[in-house]
Amino acid sequence: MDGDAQSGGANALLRKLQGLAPLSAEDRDVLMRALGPIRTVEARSDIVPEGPTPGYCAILLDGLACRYRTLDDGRRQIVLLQTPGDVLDLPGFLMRRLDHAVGAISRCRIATINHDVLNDIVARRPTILLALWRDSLMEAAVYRAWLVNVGQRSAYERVANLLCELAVRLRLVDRARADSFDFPLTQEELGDTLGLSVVHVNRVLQRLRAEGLITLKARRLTIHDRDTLARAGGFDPRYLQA
Amino acid sequence: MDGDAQSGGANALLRKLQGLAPLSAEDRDVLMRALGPIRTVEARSDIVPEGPTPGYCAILLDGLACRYRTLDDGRRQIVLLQTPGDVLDLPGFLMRRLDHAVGAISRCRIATINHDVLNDIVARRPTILLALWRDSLMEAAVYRAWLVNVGQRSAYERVANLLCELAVRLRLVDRARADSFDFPLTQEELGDTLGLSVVHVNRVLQRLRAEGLITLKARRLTIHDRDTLARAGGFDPRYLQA
DNA sequence: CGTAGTCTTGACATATTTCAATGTCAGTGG
DNA sequence: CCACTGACATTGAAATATGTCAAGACTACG
Repeated sequence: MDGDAQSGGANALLRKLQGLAPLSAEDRDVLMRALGPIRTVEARSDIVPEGPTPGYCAILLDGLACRYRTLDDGRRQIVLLQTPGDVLDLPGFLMRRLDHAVGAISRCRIATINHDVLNDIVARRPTILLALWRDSLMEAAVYRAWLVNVGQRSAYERVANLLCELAVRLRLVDRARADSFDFPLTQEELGDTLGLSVVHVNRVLQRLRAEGLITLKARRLTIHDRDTLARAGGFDPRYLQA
Repeated sequence: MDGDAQSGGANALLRKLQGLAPLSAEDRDVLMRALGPIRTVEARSDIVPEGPTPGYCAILLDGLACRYRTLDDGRRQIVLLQTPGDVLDLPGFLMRRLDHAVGAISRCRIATINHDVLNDIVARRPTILLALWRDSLMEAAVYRAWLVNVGQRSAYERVANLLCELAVRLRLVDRARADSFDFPLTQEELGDTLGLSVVHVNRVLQRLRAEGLITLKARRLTIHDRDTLARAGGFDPRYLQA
């Protein structure tokens, strides 16, 4: 425990849900009061394990997290990156078990909300329910975009595309200046999200740097030419809009 | 128009939703009466176009359909296969625009339900809403599984995995005998769903045949050794269970 | 100052794609 | 009834993107 939900990050949740359905003042109030104590999770550790679900949901207030699945032989696929405001295990609220784990990429601040509290909210506050349902559908849209990325695009395109998506999503929750943001992902993690080897990710990044499209240094990414990068990755941000 | 919702296929919808939440007799009744007239769509034509959403949802009663996205240069990714009982454009009900199109793989029977009717149902029948929300989450689970498949597995594993998934999903809606079912997918379409070239899909299928794992002839697939195929594809069906 | 994690580089191996030709089969129209 | 057509499947050879292996360099941190 190291803070309470009123501080900074919780607004990311409100902001996000508000973009998905018109929350009333009371809706917002109910949500804020439902949030439990906040904990901090270190980078590279698990936030939610795979398997049977615990009795609460975790909400990311600050930091970068990911959903991932590991195969028996050690191969790993990161299937989604999560930004502040995301509910990390909404599936766990409605389904019996989770088919993947959620891990912290950077140090993360996490709030929780008990399932029974959430149940209550969802029963009484249709607008909040609508926002959460829509959120599930937005997440699905990101999965589809990633499937297109990994299934059809070259390594170079994939990396470019992912960087564009991250930039947009982080801007949406105020975690990015115009074209520069913290980038805690290891090249290995990038490979795991794009279905590429570390070595190849490295070479692609070099190329993007050589072309003057990006700077990536000391865990901070700057995009120098947004349009060119978007074209390079065939990135079309419309799927990120409600 | 060529039938009414009472005939065969509509039960696939009920069966499916019933597996996701305990529908009452009245729930089921409300649903059945909400379904509009049925139309048939020819194989290889679009059921729902990409872009702004129409005022209704399409429900697949019979046949095989897919969500797909086409890139400017013609590359195409099929991001989901849909089986009878699936709502083909639930996202269209809650979101302004669709980021992908829905097409028919085989000839399909489609029922529709108007958005305002659905709105009404969802407002009055919390169990139905729950089932639909869960359905969205199940769909997301399939996306994740596919992402793992395309991102981490070899061509051979991918094909094996997909065949296993299809078998399970078709059995769930009674469209497959124990290990044999109609398989209307072209090798090109298989490639588009797995991120592989037609030629390579062909070679992998040959291999699966040579190994005695499957027979695929005249648009019908038979799986001879379920366990071995599942092992070959690293297939774990748990993500398909509610 | 050493250590561990990460990044970078080069050489080499290989899975998969591309290209292009051929084969098969069902349907169609003369 | 047969020839023709178009969609789909199959095959081989060559090209290439990406992976693997292995070593060295950087950086952060204790």
